[in-house]
Amino acid sequence: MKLLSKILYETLNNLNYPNSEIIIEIPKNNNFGDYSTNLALILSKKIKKNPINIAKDITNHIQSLSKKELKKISIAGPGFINFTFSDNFYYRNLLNVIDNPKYGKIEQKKSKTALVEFVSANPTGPLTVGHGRGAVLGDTISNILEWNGYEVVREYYFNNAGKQMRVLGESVASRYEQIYNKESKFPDYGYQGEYIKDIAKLIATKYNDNFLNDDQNQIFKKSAENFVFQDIKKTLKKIKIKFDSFFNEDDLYTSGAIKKILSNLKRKNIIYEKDGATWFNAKSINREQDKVLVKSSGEPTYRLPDVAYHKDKFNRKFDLIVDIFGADHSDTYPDVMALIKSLDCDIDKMKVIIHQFVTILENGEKVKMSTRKANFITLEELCDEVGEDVLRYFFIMRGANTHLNFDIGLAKNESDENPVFYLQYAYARICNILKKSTEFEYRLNEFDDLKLLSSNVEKEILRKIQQFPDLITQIGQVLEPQILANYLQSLASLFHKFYANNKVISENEELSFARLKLICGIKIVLKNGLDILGINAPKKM
RNA sequence: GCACCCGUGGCUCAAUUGGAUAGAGCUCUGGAUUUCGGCUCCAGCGGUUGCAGGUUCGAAUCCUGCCGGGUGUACCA
Repeated sequence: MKLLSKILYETLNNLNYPNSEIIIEIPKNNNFGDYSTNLALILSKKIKKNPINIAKDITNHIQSLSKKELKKISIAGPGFINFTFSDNFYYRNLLNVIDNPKYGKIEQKKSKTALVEFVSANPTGPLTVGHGRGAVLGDTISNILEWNGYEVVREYYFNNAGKQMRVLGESVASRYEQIYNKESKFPDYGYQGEYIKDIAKLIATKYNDNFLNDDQNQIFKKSAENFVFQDIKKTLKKIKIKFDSFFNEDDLYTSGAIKKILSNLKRKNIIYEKDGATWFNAKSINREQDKVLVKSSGEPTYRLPDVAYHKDKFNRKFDLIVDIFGADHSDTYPDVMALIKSLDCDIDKMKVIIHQFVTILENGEKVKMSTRKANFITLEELCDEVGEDVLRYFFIMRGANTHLNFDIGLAKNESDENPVFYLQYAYARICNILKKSTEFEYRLNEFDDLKLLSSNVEKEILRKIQQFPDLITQIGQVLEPQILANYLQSLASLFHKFYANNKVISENEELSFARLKLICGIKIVLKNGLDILGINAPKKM
């Protein structure tokens, strides 16, 4: 709430109160006004003065400014200051929304840049439901950053050289041999999914039995990688995710970045040699255990390229770096952060978002999953089952840090229990009314007096709409999309409530125009919110 | 064992990141609607926020200790 914080800052200045961070909130109870601040309570701690007296000083001063936007200021409870804005203020805001289809988007002259890394699954198999949560979170957070004036690079980091990929190649080779009835031992930890057989078949149709006695041939691994990556990209496309960049871990070796990191770490004295391996002295910075960076075999562990990769991100000079990981990484990223920091990177620029795992519920039963054993539901299957809108919404409607139950039955339910349909239905309804009103449209500009929007619901809607830009800013800072989902639900609910009790188009022309403007405003906000979530806003359902 | 995350009405979750009387939806009970889409709306039932302490004007939120669930804990990625 820029207007209010400006007024408050001025007031602090004029009254010679110490500068303080100003926190403006929307009270839960709307008897307390449109906005409130605990400023007096915070100041009272700092200057040891009764908060009520401070609040009185502040309100007296603001009243003396006689701002026409403010209707009412009051002091409540232990020293909260509550503000109510004039109806006119909200009417003007609505007119502004209608003129500005990108209402809520922050346009910056000089845009900041952000890198968001997500999914980053190695090409060993189809994306799972767990990847899906990270994928949708990452894409939605990217959208939110774009709405906050960032230029965003969506990046996918992968490794096609490790042990897992070797096992993948061996699994394919074995299936290939089985096609020709050759005695073939399937690797102990091999990938058992059907897609391995599909890849083997592809090789067989293309090259026949050319590689039958050559199970070490790179063709197996290469084909598998291509096949799986195609599949992953296809799935991502289905859920409307597009990456700007794919970063191959291998490049860090060929470019010499790994070696450079190692020598820098050595110079900083934070690694040491023991038993032929290179260790990170993690205990010295209060981590649980020292960790191996280079094995005695000379092969680095995954931590080292991770550090090199993040160093590379910092070298690319982004203003903000966001990592999105599943809970299985929660133990490893602090090491990477610590190492990065020791290499003089400003880790305040980096935000790590850890999401908990997804539990799929079908008929109330948990579905257990493992990629290697292949008894999983793939992300693509889930998407085909419930549709991309529902899929995306379900993955972000809960905070990343909670364990998510994905109830397939509920997701497929096209009724009131399903929050996606509730939202889209509100949008479709508005579009339908606007369609009916086309004969009014060309005269819409004749009326810009909105004073007939005077009922409680209408005013609540006006306030809700006014809050949208602040909401975008807030989410841009905390990076928690479920806040937007909740907001849209409550806006949709207000609209449905309004709709049930009021006719938009009636004989009263002036009222009709005012209400048409109101629903135009709702429509724009719903559309923008849905766009950020990557969900369709259908005109018809 | 240790580390991280979670615990909120019967169920699934919110709670503006420390704010005022803890809110929604589902279920259940009872109502509305010849209307611009009945995929909608209204009312009621339902709570000692896992338990016990502590911090302060103020705690679901922060600290400590238990209890219960999840994840991780390799010279695997």
